[in-house]
Amino acid sequence: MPIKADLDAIDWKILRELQRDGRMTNVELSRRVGISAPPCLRRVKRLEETGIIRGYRALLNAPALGMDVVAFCLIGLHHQADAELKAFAERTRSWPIVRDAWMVSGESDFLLHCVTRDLSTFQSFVIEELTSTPNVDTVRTALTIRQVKDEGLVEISALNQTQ
Amino acid sequence: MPIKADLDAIDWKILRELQRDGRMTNVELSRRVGISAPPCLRRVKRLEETGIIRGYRALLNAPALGMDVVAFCLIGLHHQADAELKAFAERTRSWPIVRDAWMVSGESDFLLHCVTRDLSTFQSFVIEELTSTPNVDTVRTALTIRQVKDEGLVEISALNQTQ
DNA sequence: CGTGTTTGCGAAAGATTCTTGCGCAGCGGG
DNA sequence: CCCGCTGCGCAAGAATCTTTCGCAAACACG
Repeated sequence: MPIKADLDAIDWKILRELQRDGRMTNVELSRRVGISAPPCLRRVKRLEETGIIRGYRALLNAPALGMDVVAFCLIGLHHQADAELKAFAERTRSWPIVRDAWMVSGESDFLLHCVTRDLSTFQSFVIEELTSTPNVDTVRTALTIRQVKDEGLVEISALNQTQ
Repeated sequence: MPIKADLDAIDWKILRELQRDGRMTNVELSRRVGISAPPCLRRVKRLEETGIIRGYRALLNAPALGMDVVAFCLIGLHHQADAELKAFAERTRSWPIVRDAWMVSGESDFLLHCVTRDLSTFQSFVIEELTSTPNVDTVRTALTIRQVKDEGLVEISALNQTQ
């Protein structure tokens, strides 16, 4: 899976542009990276097929859609055997409130990124779902005030583009 | 900003589809939501112009691009006056390692989502940048083992689509 | 009830983009 | 030197995008 594909400067430019605007037309993309459309499309498809581009996603405005609460939950389990970790991971997938989740090492075992309509919905989730889930030991929550940075997942620097 | 736009069932379907595949053609999208292409395109543009769709982004495979470490940092500051919060928020934007960041309430003041090439790069960042930043009190880190869930930001349920 | 307004759908057509096939140039190995 | 490999770009047909326009349904109002 972690295939360190060898990408040239043009590939890095493509990734940077598509990370900023994933719906750009191939013609526009080809102009920005400095090649013609057909080889540009071939490169994009290759990046998609090799899994370097995992997909494309529209970014939505949660408050405008009536989702006013974004919060993170740090979960500590009583037992961290493989079966228990998998069981909790599976459970996170069944909670629509949890938008993405990570298994982590450190003081906690899981980090949950939650989005809900309002505070009482979130509180109900924590009390009635999270803390009452078997094997859950500690639940620490952090309500977000606002997002202060939002770049794509991967940094694409001038260094990458020229090496 | 939090304009609770009134969306009908078709709008919700559009949001769901574009959150799953933001690069879908308008013709394909119109087929999936059950209307013809022109009104579908008008709806998408309206969603973009009203800010409900904030943009589109390619999702990249970080390990395949040589970024093997994903971690979260919980930052506590000594002083939480408005000026200090803004100063730290601004500083997070200058760190390329920090991909997105949230101001939070709870035990910590900021949550940082970090992606680096390797562990030593991350450790250097924590020691040489984070802990040595003025006004930083506590730094707790959580190294991710793996992502166990990755949906879009907003839940789009059957309930939304029919109301 | 009738009329005017508003709203949104869908057909049609031209412009743009996508996609494929093919020829050509640069490069490294035999 | 020649050959195979790789990747670019031109060209052409297919698909899509985008605008324009007519139409029908919903609604307000007299």
